[in-house]
Amino acid sequence: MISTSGTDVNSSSNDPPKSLGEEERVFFRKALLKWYRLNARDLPWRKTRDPYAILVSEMMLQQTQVATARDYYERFLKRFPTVRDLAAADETDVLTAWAGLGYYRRARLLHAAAITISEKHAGDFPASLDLLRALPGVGDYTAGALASFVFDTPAALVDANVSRVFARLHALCEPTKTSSSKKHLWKWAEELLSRRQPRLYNNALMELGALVCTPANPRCVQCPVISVCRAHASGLVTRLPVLPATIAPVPLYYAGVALVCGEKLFLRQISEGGWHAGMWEFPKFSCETLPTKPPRALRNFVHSLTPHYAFEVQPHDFRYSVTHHRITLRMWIVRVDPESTPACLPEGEWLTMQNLKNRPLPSPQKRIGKWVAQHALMDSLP
DNA sequence: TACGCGTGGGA
DNA sequence: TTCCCAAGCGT
Repeated sequence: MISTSGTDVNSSSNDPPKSLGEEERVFFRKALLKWYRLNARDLPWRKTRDPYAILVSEMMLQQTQVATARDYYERFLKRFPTVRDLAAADETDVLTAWAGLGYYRRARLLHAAAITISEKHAGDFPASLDLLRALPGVGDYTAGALASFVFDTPAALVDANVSRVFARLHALCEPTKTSSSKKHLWKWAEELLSRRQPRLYNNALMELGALVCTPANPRCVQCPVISVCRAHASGLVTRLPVLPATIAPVPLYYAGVALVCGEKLFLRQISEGGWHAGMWEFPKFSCETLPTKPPRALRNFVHSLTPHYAFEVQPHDFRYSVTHHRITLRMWIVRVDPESTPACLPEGEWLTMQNLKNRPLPSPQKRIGKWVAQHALMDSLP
């Protein structure tokens, strides 16, 4: 089911969007940089020129908001202070440090990039745009960000902020994700880039998108470049950028079980190929609809571990999303008799809450862990 | 090329 | 409550 968001911006003239003139460009750079000097946020990755720290921040910030990434950034660098520390780390430890941030492939790619830098570049950060672009997890945006933020070389970049600012600035009346739009956006990014201060300029451009030229309720009154904004001139600001059709969410249901044996909980590692591959979870089973009682597969699973157990009557629901899937996971607590020495399936382990901290758990599973600790491990909490 | 991949904050 | 969408990348 496809639904379109927003009404069409009727560009009856199919003229391609035009670049700013030279005078406008000069003004744009100057006004933007002046605004940034007065309004820049104090962000931890802006205080350093350590290439490795900036790489970590850029990987974390891919599709992730500043407020979310901030704490992870500090913790990650404490855990893996240098590129060699990260290169030498176990993937499980890297994933554990990343757990909760989402898009876990990024963690593996960052790990791979650290190994590449350590082994192929002898620990020295590659300085050319091409070599940066060749690092695992580094695409066009991140290569431009690293080149300009680390080395202050005049490399253009386009991210969601820049796309939005430029779509409005140039009154781009087609979705920013089309290949035609991307071409325009990168061309504009090259044309407008400050060759003198690429680092400051790129930061400023993204900051404008984050603080002023926001997706909803843009603060045009505060905008330093409103005088050259074509969307503002044509009253199109709230209708740009044009968003692509959105995919309707698909509901999914699972029944899960928190097996409690003394102070230990049964968790299993998620198999490769699907969501959260390689991370850990409480066993769960796919259902057609939201189950009102523990489904057979779940009961059989519990019984395969031990015949000495008892279901707690009241389940608890956890809701979360993975891309366009809306998931409801109904969790039952099952107490296992500690005297019965339950089995341990090859893909799972009985873990204490302390053990659990050293395993990578996706966010919903962390929430479940807290819930179980509160409801079923009261006696064993410190 | 279009799609899949997580999560949390704000409206 | 629900929806939107964010410092994208790899395949």
